[in-house]
Amino acid sequence: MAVTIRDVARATGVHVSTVSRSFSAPHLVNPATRDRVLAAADQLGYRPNRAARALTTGRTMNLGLIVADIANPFFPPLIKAAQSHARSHDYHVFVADTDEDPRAEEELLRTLAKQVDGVILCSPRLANDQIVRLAEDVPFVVVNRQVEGLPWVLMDVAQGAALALEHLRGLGHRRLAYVRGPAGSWTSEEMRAAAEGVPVIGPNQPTEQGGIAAARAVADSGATGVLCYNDLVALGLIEGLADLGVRVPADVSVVGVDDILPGRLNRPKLTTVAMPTDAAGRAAVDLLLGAETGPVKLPTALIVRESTGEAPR
Amino acid sequence: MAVTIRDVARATGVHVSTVSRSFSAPHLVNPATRDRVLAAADQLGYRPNRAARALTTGRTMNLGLIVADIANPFFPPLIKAAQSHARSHDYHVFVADTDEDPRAEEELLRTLAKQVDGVILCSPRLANDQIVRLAEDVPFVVVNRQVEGLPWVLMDVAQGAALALEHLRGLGHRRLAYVRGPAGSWTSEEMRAAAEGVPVIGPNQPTEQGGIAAARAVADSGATGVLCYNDLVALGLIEGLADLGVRVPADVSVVGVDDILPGRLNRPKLTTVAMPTDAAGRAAVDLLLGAETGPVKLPTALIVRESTGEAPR
DNA sequence: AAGGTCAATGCAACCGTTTGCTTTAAGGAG
DNA sequence: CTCCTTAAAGCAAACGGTTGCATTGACCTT
Repeated sequence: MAVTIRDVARATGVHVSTVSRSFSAPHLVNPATRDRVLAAADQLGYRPNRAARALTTGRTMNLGLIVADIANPFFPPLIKAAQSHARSHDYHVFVADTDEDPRAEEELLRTLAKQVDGVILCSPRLANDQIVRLAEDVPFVVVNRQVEGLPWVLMDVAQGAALALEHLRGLGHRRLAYVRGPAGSWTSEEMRAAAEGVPVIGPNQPTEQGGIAAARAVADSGATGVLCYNDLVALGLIEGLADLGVRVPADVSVVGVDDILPGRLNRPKLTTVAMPTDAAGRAAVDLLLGAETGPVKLPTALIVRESTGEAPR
Repeated sequence: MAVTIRDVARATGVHVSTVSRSFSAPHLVNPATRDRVLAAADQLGYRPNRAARALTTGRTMNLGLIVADIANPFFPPLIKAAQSHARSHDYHVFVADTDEDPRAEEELLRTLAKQVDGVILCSPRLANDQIVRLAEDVPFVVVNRQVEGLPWVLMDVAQGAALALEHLRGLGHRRLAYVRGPAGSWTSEEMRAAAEGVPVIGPNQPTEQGGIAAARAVADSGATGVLCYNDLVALGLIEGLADLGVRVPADVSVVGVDDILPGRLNRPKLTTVAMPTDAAGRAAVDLLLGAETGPVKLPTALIVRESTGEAPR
């Protein structure tokens, strides 16, 4: 049915191995011959069969990318960057979604392990030791978590948190608060550590609802400068504060994290810590492909918009 | 290195073919034998090698999913649904991004064609006849476009547009307008056809900028009920109208399409036509896997929020 | 008791490429 | 002119499964 290496060999009058080498080891074949082979291949529309190639070489030229939730707006830019970068190296990318379920994550890793040359695991929900164990089966890069013994790519949220707090202090805020994320979130712990001495409110769901629910506690705390676990929480919080008659940024300044919203969509536009998702996607691929080694820590950036302002006097 | 079917055969004391059949044709092997095989396989951690299987059967158990832009918030829910549904049938999904470039789309299709059992092509940028030609190489499902001779999945945006206009008319609006999308957009044409007799404004970029740019024309038109090509345009329009001193919904009611925004993020919350992206993703997979036949047209739903209200008197 | 059926399993070819080894022939050294 | 080296190409064995066909018994039938 499909055009194989044999068809090309027949058309050119050479042996299949010569055709094979014309593609995968060009220096081993006479330039003139190679040109004839390539011309015939092109003319017949030959495309090497990746499955067959994978069988002999053991390399599939595929990567796996596992995220907790594809629809979470934080991930698509990362997926896009990773996919595009991988493709430029002739790799295809399987994208899989665990639905935030650690068991699904594990099963997925097991299934994928033998079918790909490497896996990018984003914001894993699995415990560290489990990850390390699974990493025996296949090269691994972890994004958004530091795992001993594995290469990882980190977006430096601690530094981002520090930036945000500095920004708030610079605006004269003296009473700060950190509205944290869910229990067990590695990122939330990082931020908390960076916000040393700042009162913590929560744990909270990493959603708008979580932010709304935290509004009362924030208002009661008397804080005027608030850092939130992520943008969704920040938006919920602003919403909840509004319901309590607290204005943002006049009464309270709020900073989010992730920059998942196109700037103009919301009122007030959110001051937030932008994550280098594109760079992270590319770095993860580079790590898998061996173009880079060792862990990567990428800087975040504070984007000041309208949800932060001078502290009220 | 890896555990193969032969290892399992040796461990069980049967021939490889029996092991193979224990997995792919269980009814052909004695239940007792099969149990022993399965137990040994499980114990050894055997996972069938998909590349090898693909080589003999010609089925890769992979699907390709091609979208114009992964980061466009319209797509991730569809990707998620398709991926999840495919996985429940033991298929893996390559996700690829064309960056809105028809040439990239074509090359991608060519490359992917031989490596997958089917391709889902979302909102293609390629011309119809090109698509039909490429479809000779691999089963194909087109989402968001009607292509003669190919199975397609459509989200019935025409019906959604009708719903929206009906809603506006029901609120007493007599002067309507349709803020259309870019030239050449199939979807935009569908909506325009559904909005027969309604003045058209544009073409416009399918972005917030496009909406902002259209504000003046909308205000000048005297329309009080406006249907927009998508949510981004609607948001831009609201923004642009605000700058002109026109209030939404007090002076003008605005309806978007896509429902890409979590409900509460924006003010006013947008009335919009929600697209059945999940269903579309699943349907596309079903079509490829033969679980369903013929074209699928999925209903859309109007979600009334705060950007529409009674016509001003 | 002989012949037939059928379930269960074994056998071996095949899928499309890669790759270590062998063969061929041409060119250079002595 | 013979021998050696080497570039180029051919040969054939993998890779890990699947599957049509052959073999083997056990169980029926009559």
